[in-house]
Amino acid sequence: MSRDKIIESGIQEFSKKGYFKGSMDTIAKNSGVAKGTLYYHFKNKAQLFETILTEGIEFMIEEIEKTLNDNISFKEQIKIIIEKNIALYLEHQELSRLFLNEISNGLDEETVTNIKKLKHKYVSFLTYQLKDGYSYGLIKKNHFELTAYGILGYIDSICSLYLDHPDQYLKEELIESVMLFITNLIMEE
Amino acid sequence: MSRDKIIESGIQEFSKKGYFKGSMDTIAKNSGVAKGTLYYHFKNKAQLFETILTEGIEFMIEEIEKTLNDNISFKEQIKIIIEKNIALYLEHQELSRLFLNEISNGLDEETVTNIKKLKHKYVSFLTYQLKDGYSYGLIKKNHFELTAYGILGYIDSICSLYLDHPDQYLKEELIESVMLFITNLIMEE
Amino acid sequence: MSRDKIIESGIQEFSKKGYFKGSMDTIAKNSGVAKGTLYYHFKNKAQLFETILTEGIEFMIEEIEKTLNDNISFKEQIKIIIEKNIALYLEHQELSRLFLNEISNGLDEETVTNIKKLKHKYVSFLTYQLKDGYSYGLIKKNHFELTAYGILGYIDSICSLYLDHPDQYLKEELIESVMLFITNLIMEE
Amino acid sequence: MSRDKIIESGIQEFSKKGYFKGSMDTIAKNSGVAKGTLYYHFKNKAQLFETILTEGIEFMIEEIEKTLNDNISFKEQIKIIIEKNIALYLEHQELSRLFLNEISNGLDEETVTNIKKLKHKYVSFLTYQLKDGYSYGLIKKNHFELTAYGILGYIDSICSLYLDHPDQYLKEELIESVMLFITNLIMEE
DNA sequence: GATGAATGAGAATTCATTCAT
DNA sequence: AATGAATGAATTCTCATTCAT
Repeated sequence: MSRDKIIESGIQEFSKKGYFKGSMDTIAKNSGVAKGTLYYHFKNKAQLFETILTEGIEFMIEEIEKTLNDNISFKEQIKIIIEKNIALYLEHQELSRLFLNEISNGLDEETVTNIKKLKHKYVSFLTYQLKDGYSYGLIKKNHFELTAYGILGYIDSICSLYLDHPDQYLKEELIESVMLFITNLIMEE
Repeated sequence: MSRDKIIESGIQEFSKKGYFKGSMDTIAKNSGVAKGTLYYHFKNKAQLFETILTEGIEFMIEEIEKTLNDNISFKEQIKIIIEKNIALYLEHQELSRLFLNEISNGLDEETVTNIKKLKHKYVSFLTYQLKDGYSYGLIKKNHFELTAYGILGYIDSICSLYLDHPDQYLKEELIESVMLFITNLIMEE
Repeated sequence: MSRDKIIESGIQEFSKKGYFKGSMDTIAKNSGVAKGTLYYHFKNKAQLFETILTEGIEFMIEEIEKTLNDNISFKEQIKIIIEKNIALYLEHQELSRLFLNEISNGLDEETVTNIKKLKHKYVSFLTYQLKDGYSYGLIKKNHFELTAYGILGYIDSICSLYLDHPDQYLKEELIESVMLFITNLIMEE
Repeated sequence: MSRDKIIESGIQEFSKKGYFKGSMDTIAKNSGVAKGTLYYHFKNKAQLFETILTEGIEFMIEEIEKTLNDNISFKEQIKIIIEKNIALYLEHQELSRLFLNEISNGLDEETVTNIKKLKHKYVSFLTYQLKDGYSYGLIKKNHFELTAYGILGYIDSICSLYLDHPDQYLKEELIESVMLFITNLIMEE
């Protein structure tokens, strides 16, 4: 269907060129539909972008939810979440970069607000895990939300480095690097 | 002098609107010079942007170097660096956002390469501190460069959050949050 | 149709002002379309120019082909070609000037190459006639291609003079002038 | 001296890029003087261009006058003039192309008029030779001025071809080609 | 004689968006 | 649902020219 093909091309285009440099023309061309069709399905560029982000993030959240498992230790749980996060970032670099980098600049208020809400929704998932761990006495007290945002920033930053120099690091080292930090939070039992 | 006024307006404009949405016209207008003057001093938009980043980062590196002090413990040293980093980020948000967010998308190769080099220069400063700490047996072995990039990503992320909701957090909490993370690296003596 | 109106205005503009001084703005204005429409139909200025030249030359070649007639003597044949050439030059001065004057300077390689190919195509038509005449023993041996280019240069030059001082010469004198030269090539039978 | 260096660079620049694409900036740079200096010596771009042409043509006319020699036959005389013309064209291609190609388009009236006068002055030299030859009964009656312009057009055209494909022709062939044409004018004695 | 920082009008080009079909 | 020709405001960049020193 047209709509799906547009979204597919949109992901490719926006992640390769960014929101501003990404062109509706190219998206139309690559999805094999006429330019007008883009505007049949989406009000404008910003809305197409938002749609891509929204659907993408929802997909990511679902993906992470699948990894959750009550029968393993908190430390394992966190590790699996980190792993999945990194895996998703590396697999869907484009989407992740779009999502994690503040694109607040230059976009209209409404779009920015919506994107921030999305980000919050995604982070709150991790925040919730941390709070949960604390409530069960599994981790030290900390500023949960701050920590969650920070961890995502950490992951973003090292994955980005990895993608620039894929031969200098191993994926395992990325996970290790994050875990080395987080374990400090884990209560010794 | 014209050049300085242009750089000043450039920082304002690029940090408010981002590289792509930032307009040379507006920069000219706000610096009170004619459009042509921009191109007298800078080859093109990308070069003006690069200049702003370069001079900004060099200023930041100098600022951080000033805080170094041999007579204090490693932990104190790291804390001061973190503090200074956060302070610089918050004071020069515009510049920091420009610098830390990957703008790789859509910029020409050369500019991207130069910006990456700048980032590396900045990060390598922290990398060096970590290596040094390790060589003196003060911190655990870790992937120094990865860690350095990660910490900056962490700082970037939480400062960004703070700036969006300045009333929900205290600056001290930002520092604490990073330190809580890092202390795990510090060897217990 | 837009495309045709643009080409029409393009011919006017480029022949009045030349390629570099000719302005896309003016072409748009005179063809009654919006500026963007120019770029909808043509990639850029060079391509519009090339199109005008290509279509123009093709028209000219067709026109000359129409004049060919197997049932007349070689000398008559050549004369008719010369006449037609001069007539076309004078009728479509604009196009001819554009085409014959080397505009090699300052245009990008690709465009220059294409224009040279066009010129070659046009000249090769005359070259072919000369070779044919020689193979039938009708004209003296000569460097056919050189001669063909030369004759066109001759025609270009005298037509140009005529257009500057239309009252000082008669069209017949132009034809005579060229023929006086060419008859030397014709074998006396 | 500044003035001379400017003219030298001007010739290079204008012949490489043409009048419109040739830039005052580049001329200044290559002559090692400041931009303002150009305007100290020449009123504007057009006047610098005109000066270059004027001085260049005067040089060429002088060069050709040197070759004249009363003691040789008319045919030899013409041949020497042709040779010298071709030699000058090939040696000073840049200047010749500038001079021979109508650049009437886009230049202001005054400049165009002056360039046409220059061209006339140059051609009239050849016109005079033809008239002289006729008055001595050495050549057939013809439209002397038209012929003179035509011959120059012929030379221009074949030299241009030669310069594009220097390996396909010999300089001697160029001369031959013109002479084959002209000999028809020469009276058999 | 010479400089070079500054100018500003004008150029080509881009691109999200519209709308009649 | 879909098209694609057409738009026009906005953008970057060029360059001959000026003028205070």
